[in-house]
Amino acid sequence: MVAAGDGRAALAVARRDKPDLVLLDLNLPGVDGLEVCRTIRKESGVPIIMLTARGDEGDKLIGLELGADDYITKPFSPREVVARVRAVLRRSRGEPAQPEQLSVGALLIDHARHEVRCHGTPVALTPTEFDLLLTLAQNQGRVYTRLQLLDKVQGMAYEGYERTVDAHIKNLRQKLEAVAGEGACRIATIYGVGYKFEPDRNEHPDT
Amino acid sequence: MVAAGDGRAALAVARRDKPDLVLLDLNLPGVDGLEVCRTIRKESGVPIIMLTARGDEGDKLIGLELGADDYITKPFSPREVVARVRAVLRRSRGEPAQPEQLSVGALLIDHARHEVRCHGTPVALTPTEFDLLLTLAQNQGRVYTRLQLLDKVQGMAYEGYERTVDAHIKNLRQKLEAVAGEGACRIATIYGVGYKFEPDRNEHPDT
DNA sequence: GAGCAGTTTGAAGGAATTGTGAAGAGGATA
DNA sequence: TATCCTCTTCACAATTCCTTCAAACTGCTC
Repeated sequence: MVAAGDGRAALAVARRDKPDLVLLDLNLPGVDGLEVCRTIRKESGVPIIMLTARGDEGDKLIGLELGADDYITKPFSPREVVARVRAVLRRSRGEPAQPEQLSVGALLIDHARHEVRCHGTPVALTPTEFDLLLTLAQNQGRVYTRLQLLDKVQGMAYEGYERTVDAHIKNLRQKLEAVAGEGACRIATIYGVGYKFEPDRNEHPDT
Repeated sequence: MVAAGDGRAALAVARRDKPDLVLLDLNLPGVDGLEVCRTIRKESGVPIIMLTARGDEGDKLIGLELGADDYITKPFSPREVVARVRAVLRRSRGEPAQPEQLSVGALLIDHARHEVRCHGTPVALTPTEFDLLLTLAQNQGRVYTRLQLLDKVQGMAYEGYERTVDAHIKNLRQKLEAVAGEGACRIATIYGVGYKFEPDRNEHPDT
């Protein structure tokens, strides 16, 4: 593990040490944090987690668009940082492009059968809902903006009402909770950003 | 896939492209077909299927002795060719041979007899309907798109009206329900995706 | 707590997909 | 050749799904 005090140093270190993951503070002095993010992403596929002061909503959005894998808002607990890092690393390492089956929590998403089960009970989903759930679940913990989700589900260059996603998310939550029980749906709303699939809450105490 | 107009060309192509399978017409101009067969077999273990005019029993014997893997007599239907090619490829890849009979629920699909029974009652199906049912039933629960089904049934990259499948599925359902009773047909529609054979309820969903 | 921005929700029209019956083309059979 | 059977295609009906909107609600900042 290495640390860099400003943007320029961070870039140099990233280039030299080829880290497994980059924890990027957006308030770095010197080069702008977003610029660092963009540059690193241009040069490698290393996972990036952004740290940002509360309220930099714009930065969050831009950061995610630039390819950051997750972001954490100050103030954050060390525990939370560790959990996020773990999740991102796990994601970046394994998992072939599209496993036949994806098992997350009580959910079992079977791509070949185009079927979703919760605790073994089948949940009837529409094509869009299925794709949405698959996208979110494949990258637990990762936040997707509405546009990203639209792209994933509708296929690129979609030009439509961004809020359409909301409607699908609503239906998805409704259907899942009808089977799994109230509050069992782990699709979380990230205010001002988008949606994400809540990872297992083994670690998530103080904030 | 490549084609060659005469024996000499066939040999050249076979050497260069290392095909997965050779369909060899014995009536090729130029080099004698049997000679081509012998030469190819000497040089590689690629599966060979021979096509021949009716009645050349002598050729048939010689061909098989020379190492041809199968033998098809003219006139033949595209369907038959596809089926034989599939069988030979499957064999050459070491996949298990297809079971003679497939029993799913009340259905008994007899591959050898090309016959389907429901609760013991024979169901008269057309070749296409039979292939469709077989394909779906062989992989219970798995969803097939219309294109996949067309490929499986018609062979090759079929370019036609995708919804032809719908018509066959309709007829298939009709015939099966006429025997098994209303709602007994387990061919399910997956909206926006395709069709699948509904697995038994008491079976485990995993595969 | 007020004000603002973002989100949830229910309803409804429109779009897309599938079911169905019928007609024609082509091939096999007698 | 006449007839039968099968496959394909088409048009329209039936069904399901998607998008959009407005109103109610929630979270965030000051």
